[in-house]
Amino acid sequence: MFSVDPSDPTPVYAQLEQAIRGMITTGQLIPGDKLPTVRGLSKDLGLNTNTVARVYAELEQAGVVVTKRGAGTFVREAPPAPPQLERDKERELRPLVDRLLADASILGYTMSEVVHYMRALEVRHHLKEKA
Amino acid sequence: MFSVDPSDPTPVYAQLEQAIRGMITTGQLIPGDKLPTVRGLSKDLGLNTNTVARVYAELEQAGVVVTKRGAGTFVREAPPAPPQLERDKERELRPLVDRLLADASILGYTMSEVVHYMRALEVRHHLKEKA
Amino acid sequence: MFSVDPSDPTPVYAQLEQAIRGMITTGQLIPGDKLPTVRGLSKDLGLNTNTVARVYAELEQAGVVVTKRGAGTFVREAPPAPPQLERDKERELRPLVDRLLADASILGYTMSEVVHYMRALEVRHHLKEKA
Amino acid sequence: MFSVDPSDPTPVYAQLEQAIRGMITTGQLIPGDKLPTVRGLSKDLGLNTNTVARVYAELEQAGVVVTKRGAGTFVREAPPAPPQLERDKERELRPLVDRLLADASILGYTMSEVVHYMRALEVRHHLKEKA
DNA sequence: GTGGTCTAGACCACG
DNA sequence: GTGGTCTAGACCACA
Repeated sequence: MFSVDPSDPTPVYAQLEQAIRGMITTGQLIPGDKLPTVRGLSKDLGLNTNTVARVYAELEQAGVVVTKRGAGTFVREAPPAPPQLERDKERELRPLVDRLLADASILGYTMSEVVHYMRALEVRHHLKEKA
Repeated sequence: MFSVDPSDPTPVYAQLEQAIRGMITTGQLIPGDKLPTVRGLSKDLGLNTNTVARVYAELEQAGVVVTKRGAGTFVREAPPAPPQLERDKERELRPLVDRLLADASILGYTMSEVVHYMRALEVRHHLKEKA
Repeated sequence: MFSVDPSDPTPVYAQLEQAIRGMITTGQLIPGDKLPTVRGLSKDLGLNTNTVARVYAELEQAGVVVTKRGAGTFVREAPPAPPQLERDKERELRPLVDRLLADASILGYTMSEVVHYMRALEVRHHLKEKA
Repeated sequence: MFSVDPSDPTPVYAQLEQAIRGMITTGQLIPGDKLPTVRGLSKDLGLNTNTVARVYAELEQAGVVVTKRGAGTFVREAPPAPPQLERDKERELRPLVDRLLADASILGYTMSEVVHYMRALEVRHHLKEKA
């Protein structure tokens, strides 16, 4: 379900947190969905339970998920986005985009291919929302 | 010129490496261009010279740049892309894109905004190539 | 176990890397074997932990060893040798052999002595394999 | 004539010195032979003349070559080998052999192939001596 | 002045 | 306890 790359220099706890947030942002997980149990997920990913528990705790503190004792961990309703209208995209988005393009270029993808793929993803996302 | 965020759990050396690779794949750095000096860049970014030197060394070993002893570090000609014709984009690109969207969503950006920004970047890239 | 000579102009990290690779190709270290800990080896050799860690990191990136987080560093299965059938030994091996003979001659060894020693090493290697 | 690899971490001055000593040890340069001029060799190898001059100076000081003002630099008669009978080959030769085997293994050669090649070289060397 | 090597010593991620 | 990251600061190789 989620994937973690032990050879990535980013700490695995950060990778896992990003993976979960990513699945929420892209609609693969929606509010109310149940996350895997800490023990199950740590076994699947070959991680220590402490590591997974730490991620869930951080996500809970960030208000992304909620843990119901005895029931499990669930995706919360998305909080209203901060209403900042004017953003410095060049400063904020640029490093994130650079990272994507850098990683993709190592795999042999060009900038055009990546953007093309993302446009396709976006369309899929919109269709799903309307359904 | 480049930017790193010390509060990002990704190691700064990895951030810097990604930033440089990103500038190459987006055409802001082209083969033959000279990178900033190790000392100059480390001062600009508030990093230790060792950290920058490590990035340059890794990029050199990856064949992305070439360093001429006593002269500086330069962007190399791009190697021929790996010849895999059919790629499993869903498996290869998806996690990278998810990570981008996850990080962007924390900043309050939607999927549409990110894709829109990247399309603008791509257009800029093409214009530069034709110039 | 390993040895480095600080008066050798070859950087000590390179010497150590060569020593480890040498022990693998001569069969003194086999896949699955655990390397000494970074701290233990650096103490034994009188080096800084960073220097040893750098060597392990380079060997990892080269695919020679694998490090399991929190557990240690281990020799990997040898990757399949590159499939080049006809090699230009004269061009590829000659400089490496010349370097060995040059260094040995400074110590007063003749070509015959060196070759004789290597044949003995090879025999030891074969005996070990059969055992 | 000589070769130097700028991507080798060993300093080029040390590489060049080893290359020259190697050609003497293996009989490709014999006493009385004239070495290339400093300027010619530095141009051929793409090095600074200072670097080559440094090597010649070190070889001269070591008694390996002799410089005749206005005439050039020449290989000297080999000095009598130091008469140490009992040597700790394991300690002295081992690191040198490990380096060779390590470098050769990166190129895909096995221990046997290297030893076999060296035995062939040795035979060639003996034949040349008798001629 | 350019990049490269090394040390001492601190702090982090993971099991 | 394991390896990984980073800093401060010294010294070396090369043009």
